[in-house]
Amino acid sequence: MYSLSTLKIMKYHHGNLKEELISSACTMCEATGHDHMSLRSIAKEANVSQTAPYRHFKTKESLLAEVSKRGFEELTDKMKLAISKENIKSAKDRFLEMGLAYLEFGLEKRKTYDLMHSPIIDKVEFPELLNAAQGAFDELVQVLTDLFPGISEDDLGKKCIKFWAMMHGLVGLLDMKIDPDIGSNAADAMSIVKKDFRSFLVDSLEL
Amino acid sequence: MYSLSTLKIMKYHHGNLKEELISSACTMCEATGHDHMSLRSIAKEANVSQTAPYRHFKTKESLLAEVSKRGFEELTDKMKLAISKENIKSAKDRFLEMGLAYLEFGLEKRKTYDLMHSPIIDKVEFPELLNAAQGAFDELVQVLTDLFPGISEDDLGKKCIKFWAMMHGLVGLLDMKIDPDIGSNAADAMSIVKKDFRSFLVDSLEL
DNA sequence: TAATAATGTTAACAGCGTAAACATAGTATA
DNA sequence: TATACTATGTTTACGCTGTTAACATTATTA
Repeated sequence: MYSLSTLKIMKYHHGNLKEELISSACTMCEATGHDHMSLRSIAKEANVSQTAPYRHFKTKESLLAEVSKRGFEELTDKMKLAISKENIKSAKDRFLEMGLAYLEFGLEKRKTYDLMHSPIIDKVEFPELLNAAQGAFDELVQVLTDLFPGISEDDLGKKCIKFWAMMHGLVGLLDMKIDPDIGSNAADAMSIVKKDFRSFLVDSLEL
Repeated sequence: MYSLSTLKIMKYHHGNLKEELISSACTMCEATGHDHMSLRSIAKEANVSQTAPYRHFKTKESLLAEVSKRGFEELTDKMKLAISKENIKSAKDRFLEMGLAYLEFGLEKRKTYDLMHSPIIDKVEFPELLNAAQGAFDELVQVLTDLFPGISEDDLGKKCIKFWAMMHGLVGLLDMKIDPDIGSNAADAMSIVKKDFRSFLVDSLEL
């Protein structure tokens, strides 16, 4: 029996739906934020029925996990790229560039960054996502290892956490969008950091 | 005209609905997480119709903003309490106790903490919430001011941001629930911090 | 006491995630 | 090459959600 769909240009089988869903989701996530995007709208974007995504993703969460994973991969790439520039030679420079790259990613892809750190996705349920997240962290470990040769395992661990936490916290705080005109302590402090993040980072090195 | 409700024990006018909705919301938020709680279920908890909350809150977001605000108030109280204990005398001790108090709050009331930092609530839209958040930040500013007398405004600002960001980031990272058995760099580093947060903080003081 | 404001209820809407039943197309096997 | 099987799509349906509009009841104020 011939259905109307025979006449459509669209093929019944999309061919590349999974990939298109993911990349649509990535785009939409950064455009609207993960809490304002529905599975149905993602499906619509791909000109496909509302339930088609369920052939490729068990739940909406698992699609978002994929988006999050790609975010971590992009972050890792960005960090790697930053420390591989020609003019970057010393371990200290690599550290600085990496910090800047992290902050840049966090602020430029803020909504994706939010998803990546959102508690709505349980990373334990998505090993590949967890892996991607740790991949980014490992970049920091490498740079700090070079920066502090001969440091003990424990001390290295502490330094890593400290910097990672600071970076992560910084992205969050910088996006609080506190109006500098308010003139509060928090806003004042924030504008100082924004003005010269590089010197801020240099100072932190003494920690 | 008499309705069935005349026979009910429940009064037509609740009398204290706004407050009850808020405290129910606070409880539910910490129990299930803000993304798993509906306005309707909060209303049900108060034995009130699904739309009754709209007499007191313009949107669901504004109720959540109130929950968030109370979270910041509780955090501020906890920090204040921590530095006012009898045996705490030096500025350094106050700093340490405050850091611990912050971390404790973040880990004990994790789900509320998440809401407090969730991007779904635009703090600019809720001045009282913004105010409460800054109140907590100001506590840190005070302690660091005492700890570094004579420090320049700029340097004080940097230190504040640095510590606040580190604390905030730490709570987030500590909750990543990375299985220490994985033995990755991230998990290793995390378990070190967990083991002895106090010494971790002391080290940070040199920053 | 009558008008008005505050605070409840009921009914209805569109949008959501998801499951079940069904349709179509591609692939492997006989 | 015919046929079974699997992958991938659609349609329909369910209960839940936030929110609005219209209406009911109670409290307050003139």
